[in-house]
Amino acid sequence: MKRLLERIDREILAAGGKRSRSRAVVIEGFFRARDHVTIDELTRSVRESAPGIGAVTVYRTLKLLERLGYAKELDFGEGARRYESNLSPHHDHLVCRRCGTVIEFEDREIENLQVLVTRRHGFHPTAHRLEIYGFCRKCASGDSPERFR
Amino acid sequence: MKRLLERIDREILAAGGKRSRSRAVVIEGFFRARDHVTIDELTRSVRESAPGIGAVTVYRTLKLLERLGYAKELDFGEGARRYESNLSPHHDHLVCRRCGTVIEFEDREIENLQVLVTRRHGFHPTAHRLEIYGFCRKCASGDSPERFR
DNA sequence: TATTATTATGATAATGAATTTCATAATCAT
DNA sequence: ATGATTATGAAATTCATTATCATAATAATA
Ligand SMILES: [Zn+2]
Ligand SMILES: [Zn+2]
Ligand SMILES: [Zn+2]
Ligand SMILES: [Zn+2]
Repeated sequence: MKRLLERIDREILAAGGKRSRSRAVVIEGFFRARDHVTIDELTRSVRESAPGIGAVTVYRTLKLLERLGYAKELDFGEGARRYESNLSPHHDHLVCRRCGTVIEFEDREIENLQVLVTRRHGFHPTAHRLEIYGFCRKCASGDSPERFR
Repeated sequence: MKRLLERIDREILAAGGKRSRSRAVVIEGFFRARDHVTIDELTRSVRESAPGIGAVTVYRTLKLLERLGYAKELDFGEGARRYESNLSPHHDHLVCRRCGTVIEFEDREIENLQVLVTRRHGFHPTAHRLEIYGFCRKCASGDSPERFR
């Protein structure tokens, strides 16, 4: 974690940016948070230890992390975007519509078939999003959900 | 088309709704329009023949069509949603980031693999979205785009 | 260290899509 | 026709996100 933060710091400096306490707090908070957080969730969490931090700084910092390749923007159709760290390899998502649980999966076969599809249409892919919505095991079985989103 | 409009009319009546001229114009305009339209695009198009129609009515009518199963809401991450008629079988989308062209495709193999993935996680799928973003043949080859979005 | 230039912050305002409100109009059943 | 109900459209509201801007923090320079 320390190494990561230092590396990001160096990249920001190299790009003409300056160090800032607020930003450091947000970045550390982001990597500590559970993945797939909204700006609002992250802002609240970060404010517990640093109450002065404005939501705008959280917005800006996540955009910055995205530009640097450390964060990915997600949209599960909830109105607000979510962000996840971009350190682990590519994956897609199963999203529970009841409790909000997000399960990550990776399927090489699906990825390969996507490439074939684009090839058939002379299309040059740069990114894709695959989300499967429904109910997780718990919610489908009738157990009460742990939380709502 | 006439048959379709009458069928929808009957379903609206059966559900306790009433006929309305504005709504009929919007519905017909929607099915005539090229697919994947935004509310704004559809509103403009519909207003050419019926200038008085409010954008709110277009919003409401598309939500209604969606509830009745005749329209699908799409989101290509452009800020505004798009809608397509839900008469043709399920398909997914290739979206050109340069000219906005949308290519529809259907791949049974990918669909099957998705089911297997959810099964592995005890997840009960109800819907999914798969979009591949990139550049269409024309845009990738350097030809000038036909239109921007 | 003092000075200067540049970048970052955070409160507030602005934006824009989507929804809600509400008075009026249209439609349907009696 | 009458009354009840639903639909309309203008305007207001909501909400996430972005822009503005005066101030603060940081880094480079003297
Ligand atoms: Zn669940
Ligand atoms: Zn993820
Ligand atoms: Zn194109
Ligand atoms: Zn389509």
